Amino acid sequence: MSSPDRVLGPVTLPGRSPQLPDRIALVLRDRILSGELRPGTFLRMDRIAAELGVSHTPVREALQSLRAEDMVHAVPRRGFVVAELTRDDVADLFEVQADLTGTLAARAAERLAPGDLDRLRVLADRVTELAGSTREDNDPAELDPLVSAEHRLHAEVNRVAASRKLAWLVGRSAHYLPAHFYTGSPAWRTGALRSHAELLDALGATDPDAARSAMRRHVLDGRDLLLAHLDAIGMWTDPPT
Amino acid sequence: MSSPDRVLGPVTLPGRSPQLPDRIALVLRDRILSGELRPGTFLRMDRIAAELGVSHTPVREALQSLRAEDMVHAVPRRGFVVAELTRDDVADLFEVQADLTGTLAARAAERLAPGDLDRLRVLADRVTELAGSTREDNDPAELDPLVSAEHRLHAEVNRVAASRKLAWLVGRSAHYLPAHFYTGSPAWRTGALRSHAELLDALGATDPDAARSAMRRHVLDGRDLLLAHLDAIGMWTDPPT
DNA sequence: TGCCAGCGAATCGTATATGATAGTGGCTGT
DNA sequence: ACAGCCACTATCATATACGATTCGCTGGCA
Repeated sequence: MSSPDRVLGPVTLPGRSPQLPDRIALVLRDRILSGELRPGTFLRMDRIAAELGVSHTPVREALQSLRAEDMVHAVPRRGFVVAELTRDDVADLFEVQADLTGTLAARAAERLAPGDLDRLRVLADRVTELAGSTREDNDPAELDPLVSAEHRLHAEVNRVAASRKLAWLVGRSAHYLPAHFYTGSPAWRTGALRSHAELLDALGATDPDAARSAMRRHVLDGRDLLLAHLDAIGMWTDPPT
Repeated sequence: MSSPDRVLGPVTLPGRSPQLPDRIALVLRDRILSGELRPGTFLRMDRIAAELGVSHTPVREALQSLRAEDMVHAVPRRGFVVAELTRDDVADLFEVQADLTGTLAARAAERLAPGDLDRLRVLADRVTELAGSTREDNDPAELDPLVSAEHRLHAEVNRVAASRKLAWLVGRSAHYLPAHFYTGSPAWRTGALRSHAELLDALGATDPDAARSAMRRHVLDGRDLLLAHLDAIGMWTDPPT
């Protein structure tokens, strides 16, 4: 029995909600963005299915999702290959994301209704609180609340902005960030709290321009951190063979 | 035997290349964007599969693709619903697309290598030629060459721009145009030929700013036409019941 | 020695089968 | 008569099965 590749002890899939394909996609995204799966690597459905302890049907769907995100390419009758990803690509994605997110913030400032600001404050406070309980551990299960608090804050801004498709486009490019990367970084935390404060001030003052630039900076700070990280782990160096 | 719904004579799926799910997605996209399938409508996999004469597996994958494009939403154990789409949404998508495409054109101008311009001229001439052979018929099979010529021209610009992810983002929002809409419109044809000429001039002169604005205008012209069309067919009026 | 043909293994793409879950209508008891 | 419960149906989600295609290898021939 040729033991296929590695530890294939059933990898616990994150989350227990439905949508098995989504959870598989999450795993694969992380592996690609962590550099574990290099561009050009073929992703074999059978192996992934065996490793995760599922059938290949949901794996195929997960790969289709990743294809829609341009993280893998489909070669008809051959399977799926991890797509090229250059440093410039990442920079571009964040540039666009900064623009879009900035626009959303500006619109939120224009459309702010009574009560919206209170809701945003509550969410921002929650982020502050979780970020303050400084643990240096990297246990994803522990950091998850911070991730989702940050996510909820941005989601609320988007809701107020009432621009569904822009929010969707942001979401697309946002998949290119490893989920737990930011929250583990102390530098990100302090910067984020400052950006959030600026954003709320701008929204409170109904100042679209200020809201836009606060958001832009927030995203671009994240870009810088991520690029530095990817540089450090040698993401762009072609593996020897 | 309850005859399911309608004419279910096997709808001929466009194209005969592999990737059955893609072809199904194409059909569904057209139906959504043509207003045939209204927001809120539940898409039943079995019906679609039966109508198209395929099993429900590829249908499900097509629906997942549409979900990744935010054209439908997945309701966990309930299926897929056609997503809301407002006039502002469409306008936003084109605004973003204009920016992105403009940036791509500008970069193409900066990176233009010897020979690139010739290739672009050939492709543009091909578009002109096909657009000139004015037929007013709406037979999709006949218009296809013009669609794909236009597509190849833009693809070449993107290739020269060498910005993979930007091109990908453009592609995402571009799925929101009914494929055969433009080429059937005489107004679009004349405008497009003018825009193409301007673009090539700008590229030839290595003038990024001119290239950007030519492209922007090209896209925004398309937006205006599409919005006028969607207004005309009553896309935004909620159906009586 | 190098190249082409044919065979076999591996892998994808689609179809079919099975299990799980939510919605619906009828029945019963009060 | 009405409310609550139960069974039934429709539908999705995942697993399994099957056919089709591609790639790599081996063996023969120039």
